[in-house]
Amino acid sequence: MASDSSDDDMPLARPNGRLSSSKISRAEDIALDKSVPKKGSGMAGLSIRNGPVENGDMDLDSPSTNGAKRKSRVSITKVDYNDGSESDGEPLAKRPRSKKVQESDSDDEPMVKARAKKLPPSYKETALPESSSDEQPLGVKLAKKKADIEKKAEKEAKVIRAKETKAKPTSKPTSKPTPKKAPKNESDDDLPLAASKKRQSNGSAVKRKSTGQKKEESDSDAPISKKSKSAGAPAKGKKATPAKDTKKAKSKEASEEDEEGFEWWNAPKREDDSIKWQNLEHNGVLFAPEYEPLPKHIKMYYDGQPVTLSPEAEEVATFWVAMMTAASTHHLDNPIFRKNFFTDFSDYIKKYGAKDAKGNKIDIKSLEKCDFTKMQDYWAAKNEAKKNMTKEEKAAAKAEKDALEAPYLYCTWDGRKQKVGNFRVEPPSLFRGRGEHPKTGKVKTRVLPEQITINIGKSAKVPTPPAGHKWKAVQHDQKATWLAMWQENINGAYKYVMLGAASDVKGQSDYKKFEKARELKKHIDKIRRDYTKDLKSEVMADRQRATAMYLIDKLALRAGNEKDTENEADTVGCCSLKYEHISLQPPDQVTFDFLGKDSIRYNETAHVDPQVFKNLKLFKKPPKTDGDDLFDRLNTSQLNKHLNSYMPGLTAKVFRTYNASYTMSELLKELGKDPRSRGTIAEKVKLYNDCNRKVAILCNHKRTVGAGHEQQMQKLGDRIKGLRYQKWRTKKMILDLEPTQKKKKGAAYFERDEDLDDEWIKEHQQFLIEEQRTKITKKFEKDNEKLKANKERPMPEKELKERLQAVKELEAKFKKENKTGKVEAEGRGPTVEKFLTAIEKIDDRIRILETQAEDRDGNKEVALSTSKINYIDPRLTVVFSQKFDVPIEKFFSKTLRDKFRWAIKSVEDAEDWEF
DNA sequence: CTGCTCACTTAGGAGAAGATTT
DNA sequence: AAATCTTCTCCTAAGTGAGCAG
Repeated sequence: MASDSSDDDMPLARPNGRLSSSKISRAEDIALDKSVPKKGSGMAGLSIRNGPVENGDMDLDSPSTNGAKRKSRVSITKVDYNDGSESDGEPLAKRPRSKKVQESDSDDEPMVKARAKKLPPSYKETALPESSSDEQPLGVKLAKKKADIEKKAEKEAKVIRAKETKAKPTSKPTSKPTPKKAPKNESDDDLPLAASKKRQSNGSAVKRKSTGQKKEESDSDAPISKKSKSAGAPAKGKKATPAKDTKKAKSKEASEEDEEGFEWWNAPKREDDSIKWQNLEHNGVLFAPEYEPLPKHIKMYYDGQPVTLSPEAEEVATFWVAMMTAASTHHLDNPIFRKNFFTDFSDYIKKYGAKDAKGNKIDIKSLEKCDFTKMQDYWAAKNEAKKNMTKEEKAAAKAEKDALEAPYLYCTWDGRKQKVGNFRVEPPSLFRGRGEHPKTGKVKTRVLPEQITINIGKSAKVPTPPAGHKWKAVQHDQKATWLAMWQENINGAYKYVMLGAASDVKGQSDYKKFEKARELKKHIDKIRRDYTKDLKSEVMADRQRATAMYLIDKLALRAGNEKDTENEADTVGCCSLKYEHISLQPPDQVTFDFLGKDSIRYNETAHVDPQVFKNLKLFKKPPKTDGDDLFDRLNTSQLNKHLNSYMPGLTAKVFRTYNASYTMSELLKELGKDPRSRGTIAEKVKLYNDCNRKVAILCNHKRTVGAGHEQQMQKLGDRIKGLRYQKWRTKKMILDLEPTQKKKKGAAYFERDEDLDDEWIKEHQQFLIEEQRTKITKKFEKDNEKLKANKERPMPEKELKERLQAVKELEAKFKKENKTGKVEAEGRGPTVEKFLTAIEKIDDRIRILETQAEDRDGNKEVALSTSKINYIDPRLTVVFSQKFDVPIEKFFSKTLRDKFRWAIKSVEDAEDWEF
């Protein structure tokens, strides 16, 4: 077709694989409209695969990754369709690691953890009333809500702009040539802090506080928030300024301990924030302890024979042993892990030696013949001993540890004491790459001072390296925030020692991140309008970009940089989606099924704009096939460059922050309408968490559901069922007292719940009987102990028998009940009223348990923490907490409160702060 | 551009610490 | 007091994106 004709001029984003033509002719476009082609092989319908891909082996090592090369894009022309993946549907969060697992059902548990399997009839069937929750197409469901939210966003954007124009004539030019670094800075201008830039000195006054409130000019350097609210009234300050000032003053000199000191968010912004510090002092890093060889008699056995490993090899063996002993041992079953480990282990043995009992060199040829159990026992015994230490010993150990790390805990950053994050050098171990990482299981070697670069103030004392060693380098880069750095041996990735999350620098950049996201509010409508238009562009690159933006915006996908497929797990983000990752179901549904960051599976079906649907079809047009890039003329830097033209500093990732925070903000607003928002603290917390959960789902933050989950649910379900049984019995007792109640209340009231069938009841009764029996027996024994302790004569067995009589009675009672279908009133002075209140109590308990169960199940594979920590503007939470009168501790743990100190302080009392 | 280096944020799981139940 | 479950902290892998040289 005509199309191919011009494949030229446009620069290609993707060097390999089958490409789309660079232009889309009108005719083609129209054709696409009508045709309902079923192009390429199995495109429609079900999502393809779940499985494997993976092509030959991946050996070949070569450096790569974080530090190293990224590239990739080799089109795998391998049509590896089959994989009888029945896949789908399952909640499965991650792809099982290898083909083998695929058939999962059988029982290869270790690797995949139970979760993958089909669940046994869950507690739901047995107990819970079933909460609306789970209909599948979550994406579909969320879509509508999102649409509303977006509409709102658009309106708001207009309002913001309107205000702004009024306030200041020439508002920011949207584009501007963007002189290299300029862009980035510029944006900050409204950031209080530090806003960057040099340039901006010019008068164009850049103020404009974010949420458009009336601004008093002073703003430009206004720090933040505080002012924003309190609008007119200077009232704001609660503990007000004076207090602050003193505090600040104090902090100046007493920089020592007042960690709470400096409130940078109230300080004037700095002009150049590329310089991160003027002076920086710290004590370097804490190295992992030396390896201590095992006692001579603890050995590995090979093929039944004891082996004396050289210390170097032995250390590597202990890495393995440590993992055998650990709680989760699944890595050890992973063939890639095993193979990589063994390759490295063999190398160590070759290099450093291993001898048999007679001192002869011995060849270790197979991991299967290596028997580490003796070492494992030793290790376990040691752990046990540690656990059994006395209180004093434990305290002493802790004191020693504390003393050891004390020097590294804090650094001094421009005179202020700041917490350091990871001052400990990563100890040697086996590399635990996630997903199908080709290098997982390799030995991550010990880091020597010679590999470490120190970054420190010029005038500061350089930490002394361990005796006999020296640092790789010492530098004084004021534009870097790290204190020490090295490269790891597996991938050449850079590792940095940086400040902790509670530090000022990290707080500042967190703050900036959210302000940037808020700034996007002002542009979002235009951006959306533009990409909607570009969905029809005849320039393929533009159309792809628009389509990608659509996905990033609506589905919160990550940008999707290229990766080095040889040396890293095969995962994708938006721009790196491949042909096989989406399937289209006319008229407008798209199913995504791919592994994202950390090999977490993204498997959602969404309704999309018809034009998007059409485009995706176009991007999958033959001859494209499995392994080819969906967006072959787009990459993240092009995308980001485009975004940057709307707003300095705008990148794909900002959308995730924006959408998460904005969504949270809208959801929380809606809560005001829920009556429960006036309920108990627990209820309010639950409501908040429900919102949080929606955001987490949007971002696809998952976690592995623990092995015990199903069981726990079962247990909870049983408890609930038991309560309902008790409730029914109580009702029956009412009848026992006043048969006339049957008419009054209606027969239905006294019906037994259907699921409480005879069989279950018998079982449950048996359980209750057992329970009582053990209770009584225990009590008896305990009483006897007591007597003995008091030197009194213990009660005879007979006493126990007598006491157990109650159990017999219970049994008899149940029997009778089962036979007659009646229940005798229990308790002293039973009255109908008493029973009624008892029933209410039971109902309450049931309700509590039910929400608990619901909650737990809803949470089973969703991780709330990631969004809370990284995506939801903490000020939203603070405001919510104030407005609804829930202590902030309910939402933020101690460390989170430290991390978000800036947020807590800057909007306190600001119930009207808005994202 | 491309390819590479480097810095910094985001992410889930392991393990420790607490809380609750037995 | 031990066992078990929950929550929090630590750990470090895996992303994003800037900037530079060719």
